[in-house]
Amino acid sequence: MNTFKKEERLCSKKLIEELFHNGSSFLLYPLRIVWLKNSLPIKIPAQVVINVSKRRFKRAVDRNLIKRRIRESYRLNKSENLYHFLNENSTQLLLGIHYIGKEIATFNVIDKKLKLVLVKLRQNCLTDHS
RNA sequence: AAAGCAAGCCGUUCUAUCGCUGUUCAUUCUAAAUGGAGAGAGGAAAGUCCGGGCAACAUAGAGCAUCCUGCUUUCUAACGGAAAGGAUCCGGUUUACGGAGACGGAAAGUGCCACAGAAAAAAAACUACCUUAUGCGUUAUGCGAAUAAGGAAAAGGUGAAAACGUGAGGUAAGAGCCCACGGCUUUGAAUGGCGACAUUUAGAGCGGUAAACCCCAGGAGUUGAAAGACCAAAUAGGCUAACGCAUGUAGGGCUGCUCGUCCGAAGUUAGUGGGUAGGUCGUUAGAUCUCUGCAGUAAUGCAGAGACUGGAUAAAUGAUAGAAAUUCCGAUUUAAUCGGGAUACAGAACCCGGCUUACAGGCUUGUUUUUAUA
Repeated sequence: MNTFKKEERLCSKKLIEELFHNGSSFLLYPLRIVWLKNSLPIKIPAQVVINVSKRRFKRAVDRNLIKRRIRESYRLNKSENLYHFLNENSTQLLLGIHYIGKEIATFNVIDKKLKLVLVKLRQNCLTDHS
């Protein structure tokens, strides 16, 4: 159901480079999203990479905590809010999520924001398509 | 009992739902998927400060430079770590005992010693002191002050430190100049100790600073798992063979042109070396941990028995909800109840041994003080 397997994560160096060079982005505090339509080698609607900068959070524990919260929220929301839509339009996405807040947000805040992000992402995809 | 100090140990738990990374078993035709079972961060995983394993490269031998270490003995794979001891300094009831640390050499040489002070090191004379000379005052072979030359570190005050301290002698005044006692350094001898060193004795001597250069003794090849080993798609290009083309063709170079001469395809198929993305190994069973016995003051060693799958790689070990535990605050206040908080420091990245630093709260042992009781 709400799985989050390795195929759904963005691991390839090449694709990551392509995403950050050519992708378009928008800001929805405390998240910054980079996205790019692309054809993937496997049958997965989207691959995602989550990033928390070392400059903002010096301790590894804090970075891990934020990453885990974002990942968990993405895992719970993706199939309902994103995969369904992508499958209908038969597109594949590369997705980068940066955390740019200065303090560690609670799960509730992150979850709410990520839902808004996915909604906005769908709108952007549609306008880009047309 | 409370508080302080020191050492050692522990460092939240359970349930539900949804996930993540390995392992193993079963099922389906391999691939993969599904299901079951079981495992999954630390005392510091941190800082990356020492040491070692491991790996690659380098390497005749010796020396210089550079860097590191620096009381002794022992332990250890090794260490800048540890244990036991020695000397020094500090505290103390000056016995006992406790604490501290870059603890070789200042008698190889060079340098430096702020401010203050006369002077900070082969000495030096500001005040005061002593002698001599000069002229002056006074009744005066004396006394007094002045000037000049010399003596003198004894007195003054300065300083972190003032030429070893105290006393007696000595002298014009003085000085380890001489003597007695004492302190320290160093050399020789004797005794004790594996040794650092201690005690006794004889001689020589007497500012500090080596975290200044330096001297002495010992040590160090360089780079780190992004080390290194292996497999290897697609695309492009390389090589080989066959077909194809050719009595060496199309085409190109030399030339102003011709002749001549030199080079010589494209394409198709098959094979192949290197190598990129990517993947596998390295990579987790080890100087391992626990218990017992023996040896040793101890660090530690030896013997026996038992135990043990974290292994990620844009980087797993989680999220949410509820309950419990510990503790703090407030209220009602005998106990207890209710409400509200807090639960630290911190996340493996090849692996070990140390060191250092961070840390809510709790436990144990020792010790000191205070109070209460006997």
